[in-house]
Amino acid sequence: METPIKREATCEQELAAIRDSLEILGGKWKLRIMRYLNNHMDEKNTFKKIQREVEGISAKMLSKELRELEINLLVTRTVMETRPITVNYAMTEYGLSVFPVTETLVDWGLNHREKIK
Amino acid sequence: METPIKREATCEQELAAIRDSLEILGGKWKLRIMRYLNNHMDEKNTFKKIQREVEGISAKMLSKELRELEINLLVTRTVMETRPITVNYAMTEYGLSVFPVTETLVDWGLNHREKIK
DNA sequence: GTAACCAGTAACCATTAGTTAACCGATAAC
DNA sequence: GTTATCGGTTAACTAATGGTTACTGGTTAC
Repeated sequence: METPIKREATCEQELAAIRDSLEILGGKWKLRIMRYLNNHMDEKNTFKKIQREVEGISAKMLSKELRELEINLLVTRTVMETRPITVNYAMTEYGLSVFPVTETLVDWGLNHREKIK
Repeated sequence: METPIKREATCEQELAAIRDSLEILGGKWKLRIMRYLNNHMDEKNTFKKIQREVEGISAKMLSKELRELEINLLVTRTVMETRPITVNYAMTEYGLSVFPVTETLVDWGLNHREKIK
């Protein structure tokens, strides 16, 4: 995991950066999948296992989202020569850079739930 | 701005927290609007000014997103008795709690742009 | 032999998200 | 009197998201 470099940016550049981030990480599922993989890096994470634990996601969506994360080099896909064949998904080194994003969203969500209670 | 409290949570609770956050902050525009307001807290931020500076947003979307942010107590809407009438949008104290989220997304987006270059 | 598990894909449909353009009434500037 | 600005709304549309069901083909457990 690279150490984040503090940058100077104009408001315009900041808003463009948020747009860029959301293009890759936005939507209902990607950050949840990333968080799940982050929390289970020491295990094999098969398609079915991810689907069971990322609650509510359909096979179709999971398949699509994993493919997009793979294209953006955030996760790897490895076919395992087990019987029956399983497929292992894992975070890449680069995928780890998403951790602070999910972390702030977890914190905000937990805090918000407290607040509206 | 409340100081964030570190919490213990299971993976399941974390994923639910991300879902909650995205329900309120998700989509193409909300976090960009929040960031813009955060960067311009010392000014009056009228509808048209926000629309000019949050590049690409239509009046319809801005109107809808601001209404939803207002409902969730993240921004306030104040009609100003100027001629012509203007409307001022401002972050609430609670809205400030979103800052860490936009900050990590700005950092990630800037870093990502460097990386793919 | 039959049922279930694995990792998906394909087809179809419904809902949601977001865009574009026109328009509103009030006021002010030329 | 015409045009521009303010803060939006409305309608019509497309694109993206997401659900459901059925299906693949090989393997293993009953």
